[in-house]
Amino acid sequence: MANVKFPDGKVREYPDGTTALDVAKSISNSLAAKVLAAKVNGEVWDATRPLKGDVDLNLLTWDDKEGKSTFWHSSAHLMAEALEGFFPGMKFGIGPPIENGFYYDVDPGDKVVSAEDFKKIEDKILELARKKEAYVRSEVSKGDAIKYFTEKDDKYKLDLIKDLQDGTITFYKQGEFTDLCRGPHLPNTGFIKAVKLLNVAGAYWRGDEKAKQLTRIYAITFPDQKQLTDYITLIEEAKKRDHRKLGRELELFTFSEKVGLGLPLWLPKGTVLRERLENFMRKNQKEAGYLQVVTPHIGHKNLYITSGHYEKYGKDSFQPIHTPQEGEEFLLKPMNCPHHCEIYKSSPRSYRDLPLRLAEFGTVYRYEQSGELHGLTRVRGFTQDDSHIFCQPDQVMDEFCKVIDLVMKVLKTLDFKEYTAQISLRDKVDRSKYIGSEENWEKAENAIIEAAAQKGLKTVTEYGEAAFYGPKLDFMVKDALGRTWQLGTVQVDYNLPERFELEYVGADNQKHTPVMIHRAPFGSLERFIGVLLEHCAGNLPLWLAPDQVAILPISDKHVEYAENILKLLKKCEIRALVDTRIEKIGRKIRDAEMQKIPYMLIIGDKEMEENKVAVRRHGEGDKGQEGAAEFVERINKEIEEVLN
RNA sequence: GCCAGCGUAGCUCAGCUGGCUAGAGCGACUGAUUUGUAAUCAGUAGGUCAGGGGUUCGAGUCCCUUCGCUGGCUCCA
Repeated sequence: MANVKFPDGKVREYPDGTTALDVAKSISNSLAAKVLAAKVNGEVWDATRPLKGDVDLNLLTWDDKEGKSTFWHSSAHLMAEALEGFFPGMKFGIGPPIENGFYYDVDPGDKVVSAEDFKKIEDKILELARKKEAYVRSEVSKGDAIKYFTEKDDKYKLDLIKDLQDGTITFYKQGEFTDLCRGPHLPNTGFIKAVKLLNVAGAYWRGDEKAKQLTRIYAITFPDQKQLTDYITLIEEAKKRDHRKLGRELELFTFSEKVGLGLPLWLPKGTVLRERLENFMRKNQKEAGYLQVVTPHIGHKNLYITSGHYEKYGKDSFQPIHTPQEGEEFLLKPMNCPHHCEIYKSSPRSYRDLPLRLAEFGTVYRYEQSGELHGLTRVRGFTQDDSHIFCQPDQVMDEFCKVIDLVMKVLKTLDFKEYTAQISLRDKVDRSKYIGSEENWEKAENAIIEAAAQKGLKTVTEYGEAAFYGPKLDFMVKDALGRTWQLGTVQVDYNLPERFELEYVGADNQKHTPVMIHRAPFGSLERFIGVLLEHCAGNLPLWLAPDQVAILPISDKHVEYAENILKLLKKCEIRALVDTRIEKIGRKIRDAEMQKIPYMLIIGDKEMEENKVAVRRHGEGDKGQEGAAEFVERINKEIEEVLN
């Protein structure tokens, strides 16, 4: 007999050899029908695998993250089986579950898998699913595993087996398809009721650019058709809030082939939006003791040799600009820090001057591979809300924490509730990518870890994500389609101050090297605006909207009064416009709604007589009449409440 | 950069397996309409079908190539 302990603490006895599925059945058949896998002593198992001894058992269903991944992992095997039917001799790489669905990397030989094949593959998957074939687990020796895949001539699986230890290798077989797999899997294929292949993409085997490129097929499955329909609707909704689409519709920015790829052109309305964000940051930085500076867009090659950028990225960046007479070389600046270091050096510094916080909305240019460019979120020219804080070593923690506060204020003000703070450290193995001493790196890494802990941030740690000169704390936010982007960033740097031979005179009258903190709460204005647009679906908050108020006179005779209201609003620094077209009011309202203008003021006879405005709020509708002065006061208050 | 797909008017899209002079809606422009909470009516202009080359009696449609866009991969100061 075996004691099974449930998550609620209850313990029940079962005979030896009982499976998780048996346990579920003993509770209720409806539960058993939903069980996809089980967590046994903290490890995810097949629900059909016999339990051994006393265990902690947690039955996993679609509502559990592990339940879903098991579901999708099993779906990947089923898709592989379907694919093999259509593409005999196809070789298989890996087929893992991901956040939304799963993929399988395959090598179709000289054939091509394209979206045209999706329908038949989907149909085949469902056909196979209906057979309710069991996923059968078997433990195999390394020798047998190699033998099987040698016969099948699948070099990718053999490559995987090579790194596995004998005695730990398992196969799973469903229907006619056997795969090397750790598991776990669904009891049978019948759970898979709906499937959609999403797209095909190239993917290098084992993520190595030099290795062969395989075909990655993305797909998603569900336990019922409705969930799939809902998912597709969700994707379509997400596409509507794509910032590239919104940028065009709201006339914020554009791109031109002639200007060059990845180089956004900001239209008047988009520029207003940028200015609002910049002013917001300026105000907060001024209060926090930052000093604004301006530096040029290019810098001498020697500057970047000193900083280390040239050696590290010289070949992979925009190539140098040569002066016609002197033969000097200048580079478009990829970062502002070298320039700021030179500002620091422009005058001798005392410990009394520190921390020195130099801030600049600095436009930088980075060469990105053409395939990487994406709307505003990945561009070749962008403006950072950059700053470099030069401080004494014992000021690092305090300064770092203040910066975290500023980043959090930005996220809070713009209503970003879901973000991740990522501690980006060096690669654990490959240290060749980084400059500076082991000692400095350790100091910097520890400073970040400690500051994040002190601020109570929820963090994830990623190795290999550090900048080449120092570790980072990156604030990651998702776009409409679930892609993660880095927005704000804070970095501790002991290296550049040494390279630039920065120093200050301490209280001890000795020379010391300052520590540098790089930080950009927005990250870049471009990416921030891109993600912000998707976050709010283009419904910008009142304080950021390029046009805050549209004044809509009902007919010609109301225009003069409307113009007076406009004057009043402009005097109060409210961004407003009058729609003087001879159109029905319904049309004017519709156009203003489509432009997502936060407030509309409808002006007709009634308003003129009573010296009022009829207020309509975007997305909400008619709010009734109000005096113009009261309206101004109210919306100014609305703005202040957000910004303070 | 790599793999796959896409590229028709300012925008969104029709144009079947090659066959008259390439269409529609929105937008723009002109005129009429003076209007009460999400589209007034009519007319006009607007296209080297991304660029180049080829196959064919004939190419928006088929092939090659360059550019751009999309989705991934790799990269990312």
